[in-house]
Amino acid sequence: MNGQHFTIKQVATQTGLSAYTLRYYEQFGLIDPVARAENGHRAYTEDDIKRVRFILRLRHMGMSLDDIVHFIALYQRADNSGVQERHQILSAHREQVQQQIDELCETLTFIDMKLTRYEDEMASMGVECDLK
Amino acid sequence: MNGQHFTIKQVATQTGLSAYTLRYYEQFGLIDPVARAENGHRAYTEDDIKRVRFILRLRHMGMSLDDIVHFIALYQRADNSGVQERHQILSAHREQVQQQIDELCETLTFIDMKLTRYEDEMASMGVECDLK
DNA sequence: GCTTGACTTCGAGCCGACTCTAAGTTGTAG
DNA sequence: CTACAACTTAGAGTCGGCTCGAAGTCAAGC
Repeated sequence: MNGQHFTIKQVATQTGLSAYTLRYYEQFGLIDPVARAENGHRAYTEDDIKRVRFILRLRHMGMSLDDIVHFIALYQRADNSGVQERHQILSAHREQVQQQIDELCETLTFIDMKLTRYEDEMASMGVECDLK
Repeated sequence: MNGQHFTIKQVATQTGLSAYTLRYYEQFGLIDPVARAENGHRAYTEDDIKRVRFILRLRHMGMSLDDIVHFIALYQRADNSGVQERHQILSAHREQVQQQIDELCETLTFIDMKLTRYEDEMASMGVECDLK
């Protein structure tokens, strides 16, 4: 309906990605080949930009480019078969994220132990100084 | 005191690192040059192994090799000056870890929203099937 | 004497996700 | 006519952290 087109630079500015990255994503298969203007320059549609934003959301939640390609392919399916698999993928991904969180929390506890120790050391050094 | 020595393979097995990685760490400056047997093979001491384990703990909490080099250098200092800086580095690192956790938690919430939506979709499709 | 195996070195290759270079085309302004 | 900017392409380079290959040394076993 809305026939507006955008240059790669405009899309870059809008999405925060570099023009390099946009071409890279296209070549990688994340974005369908973008239509061209008469001069051969890429002319992005609103839909292309939506796609980019969607990719960014998946990236932001730590999904790899390969996985995103797969995930998007499931959206391409007209039938209902994609939904279940998307649910599967996403809940597998959820597991991973949860695991990372757990590990980082352990790390945090460990760091805090260390920090407390250093604080004690520094404090006792202070005492020694007082006594001297 | 305890003059026992270990081959690179033994250390690899003990620490879970590969022999490649152990050489790499040494070349990187994480481990002081390891003493050699008459045949030129590395002969690790208990202290070397302790060092490796220490590195592993820092690695495990997500510290980069460069940062670990720096951090260990502070332990090398005989005077008290290292403690404070170690505390600084560690609390800076703590910040980073905390931030990662926060981001991942947001991600988790986002994923859960998506999952719920997919479940709804699947459920409504089920209903449609029932009605058919 | 010869093979086997564990080591040594140096340098190259790999992974993911970009990031950039070089050379070429096109369109506009002075 | 020329300069410049914005794009195009294919392919190379970067980063961190390994991982491996090739060629050489050395001690033990048959």
